[in-house]
Amino acid sequence: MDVEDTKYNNTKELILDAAEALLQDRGFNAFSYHHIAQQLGVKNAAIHYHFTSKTDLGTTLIRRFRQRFRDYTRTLERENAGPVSKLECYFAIPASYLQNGRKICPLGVLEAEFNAIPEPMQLESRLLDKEMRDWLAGVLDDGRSQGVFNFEGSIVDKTLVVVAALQGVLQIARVAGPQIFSVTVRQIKRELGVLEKAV
Amino acid sequence: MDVEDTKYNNTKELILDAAEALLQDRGFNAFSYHHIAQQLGVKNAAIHYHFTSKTDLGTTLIRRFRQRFRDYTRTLERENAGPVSKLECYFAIPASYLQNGRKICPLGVLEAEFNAIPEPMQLESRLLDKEMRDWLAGVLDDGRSQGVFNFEGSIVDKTLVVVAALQGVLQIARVAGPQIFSVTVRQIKRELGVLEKAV
DNA sequence: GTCTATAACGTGATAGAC
DNA sequence: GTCTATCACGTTATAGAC
Repeated sequence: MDVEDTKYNNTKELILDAAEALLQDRGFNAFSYHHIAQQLGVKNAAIHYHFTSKTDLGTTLIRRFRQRFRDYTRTLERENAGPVSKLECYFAIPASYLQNGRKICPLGVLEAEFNAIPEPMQLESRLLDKEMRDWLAGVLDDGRSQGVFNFEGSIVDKTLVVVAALQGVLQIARVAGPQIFSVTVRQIKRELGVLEKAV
Repeated sequence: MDVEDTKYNNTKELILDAAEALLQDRGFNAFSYHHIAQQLGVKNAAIHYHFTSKTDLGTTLIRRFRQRFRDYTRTLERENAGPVSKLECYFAIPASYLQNGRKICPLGVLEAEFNAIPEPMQLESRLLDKEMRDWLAGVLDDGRSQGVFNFEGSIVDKTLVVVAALQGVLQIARVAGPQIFSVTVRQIKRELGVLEKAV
C-alpha cells in the first residue's frame, strides 16, 4: 500500500467526488446520502461512516475546493506563469465546469443557498471566496503593472466584475445554452485589454 | 368589494409574496408549504387550496416576475425614458433585492437549482431570461446609437457581461458583504461609458 | 376558504451484526 | 469498512368536516 492508495481509490475520496458533482449539478439541499450511495454502489450507512453528518461532508467538500485552488496557483507560481497565462488558467476553471455537464461554480451554488446551508459551510464559503478573489486581484494588479492588461477602474472593482460575470454566465448558460460562455469570456478579455486578435 | 380587493388582501397574493421572499432567500428546494403557512398564520392545506402543487406555485411565481418586468418596462416606455434612465432603473432592481434582506436575483436561484426544479419552472425560467436580456440589449443598443453609452464589443456580448455580473455580485455579496454591490455597479457603468463624474 | 387528520414518501442519522 | 434494520422527522399532497 503506497501513498497513492491513501489519496485515490478509497471510498472517502470517491464520496467527495460524487458529492462534488451533485453539489455543482443540483445544489446542496437537492442531493442526499442516498444519491451518493447509489452512485457508488454502497449503502447509506457507508457514507455516514466516512462523514458523520451532511454538514461534515459539505464542509470537507469546500475545504477540498480551497486546497485544490491553492495547489493550482502554487503550480502556476512554480512555473513562473505570467499574468496573461494565469488569467487563461483562471478562465479554464469555469470552462471545465461547463464542459463537464453544465456544472456551475461551487461558490455560486453555496451563495445561492447561503441562508439554507449549515453555518460551518457558510464560514468555509467566505474563505474560498476571499482566497480566489484575492488571488485574481493580484494577477490583475501584476498584469496592469507589466502593461499586458489595460482596463479602467481600481483593481478591486475590476476583479469583482470579472469574478461575478464568470459566476453568473455559468448559471445563465443553463437557460440560454453553453455557447454564451465563450462569448462572455471574449468580452471580459476585451475589457481587460488582453485581446490576442483585433475584433 | 372593489377591484383592489381582488388584487391585494387576498390569500393567493399573500402566498405568492411569501413564496417569492423565501425563494430569493433560501432557494426553491429549501422552503416548504409549512414555511409559508406559518408566515401567513394559516395551515398547510390552505396553501394547497390556492396552489394544487408546489410546481404550480413555483411556475405562477415566475410568471408573476415576467409580468412585473413587462409592466415595469412598459411604464418606462410610456414615460419616454432614455437609455441612461432605463439603465438606472434596471440597476435599481437588484439594488432593491440587496436592500430588502440580501435577496438575490430570482433567475440566479432558479439557474443554480436548475437541475433540481420541475420542468415547467425550467421553461418559465428560460422565458424570463430571454425577455430581460432582450430588453437590456435594446437599451444598450439605443444608448450606443444615441452616443450616451460608449463601450467595446457587440451588443449581445456586452449585455451578457452586464447581466451576469449583476446576478453574480448579488450572490457574492452574501459572503463578502453588501458594500461590494455599489462598487460593482460603479465599475459596470464605467465600462459602459456612462460615468457621471470622473474617477 | 380554511380546518383536522392522515397518507406516502424521502431524508439524515444511529445501533448493532458481520 | 460495510451491511441490515430502524427511528424521528419534514415534506408534498389528499379526504372530508366545518
